[in-house]
Amino acid sequence: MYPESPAARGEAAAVPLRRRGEALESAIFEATLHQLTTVGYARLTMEGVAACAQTGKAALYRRWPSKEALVMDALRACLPPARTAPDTGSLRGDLIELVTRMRTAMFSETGAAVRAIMNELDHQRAHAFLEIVVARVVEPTTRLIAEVLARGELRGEVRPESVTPLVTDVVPALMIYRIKMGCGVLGQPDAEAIVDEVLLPIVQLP
Amino acid sequence: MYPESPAARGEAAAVPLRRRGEALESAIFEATLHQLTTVGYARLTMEGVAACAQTGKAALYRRWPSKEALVMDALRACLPPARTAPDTGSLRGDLIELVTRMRTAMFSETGAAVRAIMNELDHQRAHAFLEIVVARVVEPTTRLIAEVLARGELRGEVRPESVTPLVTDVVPALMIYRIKMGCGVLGQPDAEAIVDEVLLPIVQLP
DNA sequence: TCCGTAATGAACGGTTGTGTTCATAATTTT
DNA sequence: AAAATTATGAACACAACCGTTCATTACGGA
Repeated sequence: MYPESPAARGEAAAVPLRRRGEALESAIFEATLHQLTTVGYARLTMEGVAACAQTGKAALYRRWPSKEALVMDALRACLPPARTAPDTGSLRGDLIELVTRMRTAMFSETGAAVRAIMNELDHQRAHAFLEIVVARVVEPTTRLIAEVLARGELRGEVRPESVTPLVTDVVPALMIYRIKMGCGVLGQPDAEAIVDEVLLPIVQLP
Repeated sequence: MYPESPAARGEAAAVPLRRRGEALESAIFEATLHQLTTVGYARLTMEGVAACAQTGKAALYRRWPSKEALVMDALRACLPPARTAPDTGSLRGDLIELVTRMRTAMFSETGAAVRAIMNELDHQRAHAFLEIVVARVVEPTTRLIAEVLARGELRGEVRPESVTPLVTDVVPALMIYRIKMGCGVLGQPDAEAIVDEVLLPIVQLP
């Protein structure tokens, strides 16, 4: 059915026909993120997730009482842990490394699912996700940017009063906007352009 | 029913009980924008728009074959015409006036509906709206910003190589992001902060 | 091997929404 | 005034989905 048959894999050991426990939950979480990305939270259905995970609705309802609970657990399980700020020796180097990482994260499957959720935060039905998005995505991002800028300040490269909440929002905002406007991967500015055209002019000492 | 009765308005002239033609279409467009804002495009239904406009589905289907066609016509009808760039005599003044206007537009009913559509451009079902959003919202905005910056350049206030497509995207991107993150009206940066903290440092000559 | 547990696929009653049709009534045009 | 047009509200068959239940089967552990 879903795992390959023993014959197909050429293995002597018996391979289970059914997933159970954590293996099934992983598949369900993966299907959940995929559905978030393709149809959004508004149109995500338990039936759709079950079909995508190649299981039955009953297996979902045994674990989660609602679509919201399922999506919340899927996000919790798949969001990456906090990262440390890069330290390349120069402000520009740090910023380019950081923006490159942000870019990679945004184009990952988890990143795409998070963007889908963020698109719906304006609506009542997705409001419950604001907290997790802020705590696990927005604030860690802001913190990393602020950390890099603080180190740059110690090196005498950053204008102290330039680091405001507005400024630390600029890069994620810009990247999300460009993705949304349909620029695609090829149309995305590279990390160097973002740093050199936007961020450095704002923060660096003349 | 929906228009007030003659007695309620104290008028001698007979007031129609039913809206027809353009009056009905205006009501339907208004209901459409309202539904976009409250439930989003994904969950907008013909039935919901009809109920909100206090009319019947048949009146909608007589005019529009689908939800997409209705929403497209509603946007076309309600998007404001192009504006001219402000000219206050200084770069900073122009930018503040422009950002103030953008802010007003974003918090208008039409603006909220456009933001709702923009949130869904990542998804296949709303992809048809990319063109109108770019042509009637994004490009006019970008053009105004570029115009103000060009005038600033003539005045010797703007660093010529600073005006890039990335830079002209910064302000709308930032405003949309802040709204989405639930800052609400009170948490929005005022136009002066956006101009002084973000845009001017990028573009102005030292 | 046996037993308890969990997965599977199907079915169910109920709700919501689609696109259509229709009888009636309101309104405009002739 | 009569005819034509359009709005209104209701109803319809169908599809999709919800949340639940169930019989059967697979699987892990004792």
